[in-house]
Amino acid sequence: MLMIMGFEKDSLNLIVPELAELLVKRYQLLRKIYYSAPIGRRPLASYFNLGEKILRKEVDLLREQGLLIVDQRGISLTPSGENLVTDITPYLKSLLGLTLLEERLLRILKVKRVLVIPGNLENDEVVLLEMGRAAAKILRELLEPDMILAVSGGTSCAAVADMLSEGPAPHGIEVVPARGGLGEVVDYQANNIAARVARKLRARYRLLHLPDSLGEEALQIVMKDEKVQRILGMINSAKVLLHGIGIADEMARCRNATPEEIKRLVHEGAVGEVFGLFYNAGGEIVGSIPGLGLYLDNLNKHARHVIVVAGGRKKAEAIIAIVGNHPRDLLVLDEGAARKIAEIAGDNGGDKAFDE
Amino acid sequence: MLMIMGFEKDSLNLIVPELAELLVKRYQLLRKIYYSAPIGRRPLASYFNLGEKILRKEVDLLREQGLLIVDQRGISLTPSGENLVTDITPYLKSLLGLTLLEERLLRILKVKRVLVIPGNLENDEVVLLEMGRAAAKILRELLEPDMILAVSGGTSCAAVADMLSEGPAPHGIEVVPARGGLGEVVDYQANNIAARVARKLRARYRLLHLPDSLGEEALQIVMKDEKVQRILGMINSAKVLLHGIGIADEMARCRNATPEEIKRLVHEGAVGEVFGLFYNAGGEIVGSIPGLGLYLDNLNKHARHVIVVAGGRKKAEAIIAIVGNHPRDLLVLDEGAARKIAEIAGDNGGDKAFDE
DNA sequence: ATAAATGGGTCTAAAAAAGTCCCATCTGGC
DNA sequence: GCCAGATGGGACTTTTTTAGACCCATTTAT
Repeated sequence: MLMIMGFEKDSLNLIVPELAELLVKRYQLLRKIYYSAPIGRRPLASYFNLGEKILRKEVDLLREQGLLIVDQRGISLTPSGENLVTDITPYLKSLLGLTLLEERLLRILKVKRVLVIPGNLENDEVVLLEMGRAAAKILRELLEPDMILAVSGGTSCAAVADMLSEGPAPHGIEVVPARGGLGEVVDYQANNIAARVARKLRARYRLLHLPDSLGEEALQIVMKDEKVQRILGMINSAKVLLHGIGIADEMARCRNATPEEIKRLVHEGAVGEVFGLFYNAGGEIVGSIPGLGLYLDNLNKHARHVIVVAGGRKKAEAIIAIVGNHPRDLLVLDEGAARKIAEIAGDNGGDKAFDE
Repeated sequence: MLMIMGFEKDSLNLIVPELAELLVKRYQLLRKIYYSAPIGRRPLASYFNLGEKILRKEVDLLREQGLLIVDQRGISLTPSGENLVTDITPYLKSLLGLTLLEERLLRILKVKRVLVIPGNLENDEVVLLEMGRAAAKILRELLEPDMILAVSGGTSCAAVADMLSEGPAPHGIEVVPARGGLGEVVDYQANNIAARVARKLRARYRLLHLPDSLGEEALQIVMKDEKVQRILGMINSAKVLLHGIGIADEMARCRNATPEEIKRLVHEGAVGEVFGLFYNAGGEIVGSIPGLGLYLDNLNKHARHVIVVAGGRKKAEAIIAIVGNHPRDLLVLDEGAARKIAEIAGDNGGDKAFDE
């Protein structure tokens, strides 16, 4: 049974304006439970900053609908609840105007495909997992035998690694980190993520040990090492690239850059960072992690598929700078970043936001 | 923008179960205002048996949505409100399962096309007008030059006449009453309806003066009259038939049938009546208005289009008896009758009912 | 001109919602 | 096999929302 949807989105919102709010609230709830089941009533309430009773009412309603079960261990989704949370997603996206937003971003940015995940990563950490799941699913579909897959660090790529389904991939795939060890939490380092992705894919992986703390000369020496050279070569010939996007000043501060280096980056208008390279709003490289130089500059030329995962309103400028000026194949972002990008581009849809 | 609807109907109902109730309530409200504008707050409240405040809340909400305007004369629909009430109808029908119900009735009955109007005629008189409007619209599309259109009496056909749009129809059309004057209110007599339909179509019409109160012999004499004979001939050669359906015992009691005649009809199992002919559940003619005999028996053979309009749960059996055994081209009924028919046929969808 | 109907405002009563606690029970770690 | 901690369910109170019943100034149709 097929029906034209477009007009009903608006019509339904007109005649039942509370629909969007109700739908979004319960969708968020189901989605959170999906990722955290079994979870107690109180942790759930505090997660959404809701009163205990108000959440209980929702849970009772959804339980009566057969969407979730609640037992002594906590609240979990029933099978039909799990089906629903995926089934309803395209409708929700249409209702919230995210489908239109995706089309808008296709025009604004230089990207072949866009996926906007409902919600705001800054308010709802489940959104990050959803982004990871979406990117991971597409990543798997891209894999072919003997491909080299280069991954960057950061929370976004970590989420992709976490949500990647376990199971064998085509033969001969190798996963490499696109950068050496950074001064971050180990879970978000490129090395670690490469290893996790490889484990999920049952593929090989290489590690690149280039701590940022190394001095310029030491770095030059290490980079002449045969092993390091081979991995650098692999990175540059990677067929699939998966990377997040950093906010320039955050990254510069996080990595031990000198104060004058930071000052210079600011002066040059750096807004975004990828693989240790800093970009200004025009998409030009205006700096890099000390010592590494621009050895990654020609990554895009060899890569066949470039996947970007990034979320949060504050990353909008960085996304525009990078994805707006350099062609990418897939961009997975959250609603927060997507709306902000559309706002900046002066092309916002005026739709109501999903998040509070 | 196209989307698959089927599953969303159920999915939306699952995750936002209050949607159906809200939608139906406001749809009913808009529909009533559409037909009664401008109408005051108090008459509206009493029409729906609602408290004054509770209705005011709904009206305020719909006003804020820009669907209706309220001024000193009362409440009316805005243009977008009028558009909405028609735009949302197919969605509402799908949500309530009426689209499925229509398909089910196609299988149960011998009819080419079915239209189920949301609501129950017995609780909401606006439903009758909606039925009339739907039938009238299709009737107009069927008209061709020099056609003879025969109409029956009753409230349903009267509604069709009322809702028929005013404007010229193809040339040479003639409207005739399918039966003589009955002992009913003048507005519901076939003669009167034929005249009103003709006026709307700017077509010619003939009247047939055969009061039921006439005795058997007098009737026989009148029927030999040349004029009467010609009209009877026209009726029998009508290309388009529009008729309602009567409930057997109501009709028998209403028309002055003798007690023994009523007894005989009951004994024969008469359940439905059309054009003065009584049908049992098997669709066989078991009686007729005295004197007229079966002169209309072969109506169907000449008619090219037969339209039936009938509503109300209590007419379900009659509809089954007649439309279930004699081929019709179009059946316009209300949700009440449609659901009852499906129940009787043991094939009910189990959907929630539109009406309270 | 006038009488009836209109929407809007207000006061009050009732009901529903939400916050806050407690408790029996079960789970999971050890 | 035990114990600490978390689980959902229930009960009570406070708050908020809702709904009912008026009255009133204005306007409209007669």
